[in-house]
Amino acid sequence: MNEQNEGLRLENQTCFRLYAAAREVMKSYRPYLDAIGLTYTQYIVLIILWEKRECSVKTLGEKLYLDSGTLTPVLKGLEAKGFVSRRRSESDERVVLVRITPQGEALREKAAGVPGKIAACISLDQAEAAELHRLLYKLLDSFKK
Amino acid sequence: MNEQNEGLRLENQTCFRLYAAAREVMKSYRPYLDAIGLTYTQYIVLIILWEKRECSVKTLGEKLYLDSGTLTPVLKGLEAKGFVSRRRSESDERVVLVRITPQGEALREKAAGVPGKIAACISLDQAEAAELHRLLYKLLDSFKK
DNA sequence: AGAATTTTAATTGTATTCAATTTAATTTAC
DNA sequence: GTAAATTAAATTGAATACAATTAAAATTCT
Repeated sequence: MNEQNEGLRLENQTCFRLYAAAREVMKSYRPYLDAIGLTYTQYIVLIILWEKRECSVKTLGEKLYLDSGTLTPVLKGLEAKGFVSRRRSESDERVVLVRITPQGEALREKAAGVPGKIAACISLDQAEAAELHRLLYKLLDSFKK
Repeated sequence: MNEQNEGLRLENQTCFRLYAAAREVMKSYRPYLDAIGLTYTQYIVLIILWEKRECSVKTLGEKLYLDSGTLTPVLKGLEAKGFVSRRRSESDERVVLVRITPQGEALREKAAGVPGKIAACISLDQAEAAELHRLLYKLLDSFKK
């Protein structure tokens, strides 16, 4: 098999492993997020809002690497459940500000145990997890803008 | 901020970086795959078939970490484009065998340059890429079965 | 000021992804 | 040998993702 075809083998494709690993990890979230009535996308939106309280759709998108095409329906879902409110900014009517509600704030405690449970599912030791964290940061950073 | 909340911060979540990095990398495939008329999912199915020529849906699913709910429509799409054929196994009628066609085989040459182009987009050096490859293998492996 | 450009969300359409169910075929147990 | 259990795909339904377009508001340029 020549070099060209060697690159086309699945075992050699880090991108494929990234894609597959990401989906497997997402799947492992489901039981814990189901228990608190959230999808993964809703969960990461709330992670931002638990810290920042209020945030524009644009800023959410930058932090989560998602666009309004994905976020708008997710935010509507969170609003329908009463976990966030949405309103136009007074100073710039183009901007929609998303704010955590008291009910959304209350979810924070229930979610606090999730990261630990996921970490327990993952087979990497501390040093490996830290290195993966660093490598993914470097990879992600290169895609910014 | 206490330890519980520290775990809930986005910057500390390797899972989020994995999820975001995987999507960014997938996006970088698009121009190259668009040029040969494939989606990423179709592309990875063909990667298997370029090597194995014929494969059951079940085996494809095990290799790609996908189930028939995802694969069936993708395989129908590839069949509609003439890149694969599908038939029931004679020895076990439950099994659907997917086979590469000559047109599908012909795509292999066009796809041969894709991995190199993606690698060029990625900001990791050789050693880092190898380490990421290894860590993702370990992570993925722990989800098998 | 007023036109052209840019920015921000929402909308639309396509393709995934996955859980849950269904159907048909095969294997296992009794 | 047949009923029960298992297996492999397909189907259905919900939730993402993302490109492309649209609409409204703000900014820039002259």
